[in-house]
Amino acid sequence: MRKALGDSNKMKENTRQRLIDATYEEVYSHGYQGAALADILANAGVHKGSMYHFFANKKEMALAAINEKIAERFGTRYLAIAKGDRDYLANFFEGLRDLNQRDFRRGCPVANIVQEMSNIDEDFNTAMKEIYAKFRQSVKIIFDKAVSVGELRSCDTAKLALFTTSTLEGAILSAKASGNSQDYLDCVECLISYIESYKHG
Amino acid sequence: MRKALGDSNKMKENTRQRLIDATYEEVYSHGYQGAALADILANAGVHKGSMYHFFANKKEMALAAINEKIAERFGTRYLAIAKGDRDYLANFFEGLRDLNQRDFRRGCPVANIVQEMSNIDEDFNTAMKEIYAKFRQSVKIIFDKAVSVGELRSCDTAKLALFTTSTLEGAILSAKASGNSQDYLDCVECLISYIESYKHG
DNA sequence: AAACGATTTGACCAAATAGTCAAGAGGGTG
DNA sequence: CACCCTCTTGACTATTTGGTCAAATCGTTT
Repeated sequence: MRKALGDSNKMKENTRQRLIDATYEEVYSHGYQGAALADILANAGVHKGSMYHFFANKKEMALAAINEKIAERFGTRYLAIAKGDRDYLANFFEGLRDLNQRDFRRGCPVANIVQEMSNIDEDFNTAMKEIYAKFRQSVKIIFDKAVSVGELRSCDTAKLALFTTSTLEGAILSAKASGNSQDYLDCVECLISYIESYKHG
Repeated sequence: MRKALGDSNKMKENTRQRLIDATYEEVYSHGYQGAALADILANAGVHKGSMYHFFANKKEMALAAINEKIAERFGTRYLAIAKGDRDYLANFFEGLRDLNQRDFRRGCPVANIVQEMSNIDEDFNTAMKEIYAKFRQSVKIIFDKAVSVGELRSCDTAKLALFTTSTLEGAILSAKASGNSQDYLDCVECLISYIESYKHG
């Protein structure tokens, strides 16, 4: 029966998805090395043997979680702006200023894993390099669009995107270090005024 | 005998210092959670019981290492510039551009620990908050001096220092993520041009 | 030289860790 | 109904982890 098959697949996907979600949360909160498999399983409500049916080991599961959850996140957040047909900069700035999109206690999921794992494990290094490059690329696309509609003057948007993403990551870090989200906002305003210096031309 | 007493203290300090050094290196390379006590002891050439004579536990030793080694580092690097009597900005920029002062593979020791530990452990959170605040403060002092000798126009140096340190941390992160130190240099040039926009006035 | 405190040694321990596995449940298909 | 494949269960293991401790060592003081 089609319906029964569908349910079966849904259950399977459900278990796998619960593992992915719980792994992402645990890694985001405690880092990869600090993530306890037992806690992930408890939070997902999945038994150990079941987990090893879906993933070869902790590392593979974590990499899957990172790729799927972060790709999902960035896919919606930044690409949506580039999909529009104007107000690229304004929409981008609005997103930067929106504190609801940020969790300063835990910081940026990407930055956390880059800092912890890039120099420790080659597979993590590769994965994070890709994700971070995609982040920069999607910001560059926003700037390119902004140039194309005259919101920015023609400039090296790749470098501008690099500077923007770097500063953004630094701003989140500062707020995490100080425990003060105002630090993030102050940085963002400086960043925006820098970007706006490319407006007229 | 004075001499013998001196030697004894030196030996004691030697053991403790070797532990501090090895702990700092291990934590810098693998993070706190990834730092294996056994490796630290092996690298320091110190036995376990001996270590527990000097430190209550792994955490206390790591906190001591972080405080002593990073305080030492920042004490020399940034305070030295403020101690001079001119060319504050030029000296600061020169330091930023000097790649020899950076290890992009491992990133910034401060940022690494903030990212890993600030939301996990209250003692680490407190320690890193202090260190990061000192970092910002020492950069602010450089800018204040620059204002006082007319290298910068009068402005909110606290915010400028916040933006500068944040962007710097973000630049180091970007280079760590991409494995390309040029990314750091590009960010630094953007940052410098931003700071220089406060020159005339 | 005896006594003392500070340091070192290395064996030992309990807890936690990731990972294994054999047995079974459950639904889909012949 | 019996077979099969996917998925689940939970006990088990091997290893590593941070931490303990009693005995020995060493220099200093009396």
